[in-house]
Amino acid sequence: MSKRIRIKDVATLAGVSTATVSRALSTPESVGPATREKVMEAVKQTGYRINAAARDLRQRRSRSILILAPNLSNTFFSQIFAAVQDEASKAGLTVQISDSRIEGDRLVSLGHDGRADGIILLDGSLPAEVVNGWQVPLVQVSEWNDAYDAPRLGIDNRAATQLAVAHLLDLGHRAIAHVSGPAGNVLAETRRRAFLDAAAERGFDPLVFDADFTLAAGAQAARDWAALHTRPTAVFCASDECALGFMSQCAHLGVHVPRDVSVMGFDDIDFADHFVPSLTTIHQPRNKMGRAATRYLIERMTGADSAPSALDLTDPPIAPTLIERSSTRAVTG
Amino acid sequence: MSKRIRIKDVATLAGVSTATVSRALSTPESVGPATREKVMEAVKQTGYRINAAARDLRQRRSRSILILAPNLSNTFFSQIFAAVQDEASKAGLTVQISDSRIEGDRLVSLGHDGRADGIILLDGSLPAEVVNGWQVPLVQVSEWNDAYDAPRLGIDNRAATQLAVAHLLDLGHRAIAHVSGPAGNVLAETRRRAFLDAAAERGFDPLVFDADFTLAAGAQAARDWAALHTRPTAVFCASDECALGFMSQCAHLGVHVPRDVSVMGFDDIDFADHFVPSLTTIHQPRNKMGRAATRYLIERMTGADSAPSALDLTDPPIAPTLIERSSTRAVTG
DNA sequence: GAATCGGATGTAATCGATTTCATAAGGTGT
DNA sequence: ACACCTTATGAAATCGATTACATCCGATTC
Repeated sequence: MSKRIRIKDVATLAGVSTATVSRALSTPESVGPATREKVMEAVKQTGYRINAAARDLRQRRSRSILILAPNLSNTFFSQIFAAVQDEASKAGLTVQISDSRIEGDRLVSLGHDGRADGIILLDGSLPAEVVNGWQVPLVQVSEWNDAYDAPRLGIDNRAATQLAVAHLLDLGHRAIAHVSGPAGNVLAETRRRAFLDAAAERGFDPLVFDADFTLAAGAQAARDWAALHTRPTAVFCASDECALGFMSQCAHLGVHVPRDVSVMGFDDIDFADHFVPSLTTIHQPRNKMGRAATRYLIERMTGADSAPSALDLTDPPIAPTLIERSSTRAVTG
Repeated sequence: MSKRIRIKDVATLAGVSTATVSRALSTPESVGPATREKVMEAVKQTGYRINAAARDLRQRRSRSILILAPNLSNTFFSQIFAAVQDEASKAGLTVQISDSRIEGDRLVSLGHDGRADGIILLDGSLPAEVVNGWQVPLVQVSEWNDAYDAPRLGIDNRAATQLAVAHLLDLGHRAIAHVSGPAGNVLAETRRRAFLDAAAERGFDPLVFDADFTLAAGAQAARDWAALHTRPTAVFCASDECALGFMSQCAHLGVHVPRDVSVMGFDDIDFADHFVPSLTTIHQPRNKMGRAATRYLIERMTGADSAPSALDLTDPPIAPTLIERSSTRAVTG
């Protein structure tokens, strides 16, 4: 087995000093053409790779950013991962993804141990003292927490909810239910509150089913809904997964969507367009969000700390769009 | 802004040497109780966190494992991520997830730069010379490549395909189509080949639609299928996503599943059970696979290199299971 | 009471790169 | 031909931890 190759080995083989090898690799223009050639040849021959730990230590940075998400198996996040990865790669950065629901002490370390130069946070439910204690640039995406001292990027959930409600009202629905996300989740709370406020303002009859964002919870909500004496004619779910679970259960119960009930989701995940019936929902531009967050973070990481950001994330949040598909329809009769 | 705290600062505050601080943190039993107390107090006061780069450098290991997947936004992988994360956490390891479709040179570095002590590879299409050049323990999950010098963990795709075909034959189908995965993918090729072999052996009429594993490709296959003069009465798709796309398109075309056509998938993703109709498919125990791979890797990372593994991954692959749901039914007439 | 042992702690080497600073070589202007 | 500048390179310090080795001290043994 070949032992690990160090920069010294390359230097010896090329007949130069380690300083020169280092320069040939990181700033090729600063060494003579002949020397550069020799070094490159030696690198190729030995198969040398820079030891990241050593470089990170000396440079006090890691050239990598960390994504923290509460649930790695959630469909919603994966596209953001991909967008971030793509954008970061362009800037020569490595991306690490990690579960944010890890043991406290380990979580604290993440922002201190020098393994990441910046963090994209997709979880609004971490302890604020931990998050604010992190010593690296930070940006919140989708979920947020006002106690965090970090900019945020995401759609306007209140406006989105109003959009959804308006759509259902326009279709003539007057009794509308909301299948809520998990208590304590900022997205869920915001959407629920906006829903109830809209009911008050627009004068319709609200009803809320407590659930979380999952398929199973949506299915349960459908059973609860079906058991009602007078069923609301429309249901606005806090997530697409939940809405799909709801519709799935409806099929089992012999309830037709959208004839018997109109169903709306939130997120516009890939499956929304391919379900039967396809799901009317609120679109979240996850790709755009991921990219913008990454660019912002990179700017904060590399640029002078004082330089005002070209991307002002304190701007009003991204305007949501409603995608009308076939799971909603006008009330008949 | 408080500057970064180094071990030296803690040592000074506690009135001991850096060696003692280091020992108090990593092997508490090796320092006196009084000293330990002082050190812990100083750590708490300063908010000190070990610098990972420095430690990794000195110890020549990173206490972290890397997952490489070809597509971060793929539903199939996410549950494996979660399982690995969970299992690795128990062992005190950090998990990094990265896209395997990155620029070549960066890919080469992954196994050399000391950032990860082990790799879980979910991509069988990387250059063998790169993969085999990596200097860390490696395990393949789900996808594999015979040219890689690494053990593999996954279901028996050939047996799974035979299972699927047998199920459809049992239901009386005699003209069966296969919607294949992308060319070059080892899973796709294996399933396709097993399908064709089964057709030859069992004597039915095979037909193959070229696709990839996506929803969109499944939908396209459905259109192609519908355009046929004589339509196969059953369709075996190489992935669940693809099967769902197929069924979705069927609904648009006014084709009823399973009355007009039986559809099978592969993977048993969460949505399979909640689609309408729910999807008959091959179950892959992703959680179990992720955990087993992680345990194996940890063993190889920590144990003496020579010690024979308790988990023998060279064993025959995991036996697949068929989950019968409502997208398949006996041919009528 | 001397010899020996073991536990707690400190000193300094070490991991493998980058980077500062010094120096040598070569080119330019007067 | 001399002073001066530029460019290419090397020697050595540095990043911040861990750890091999040395040392000190009190306890145990004979």
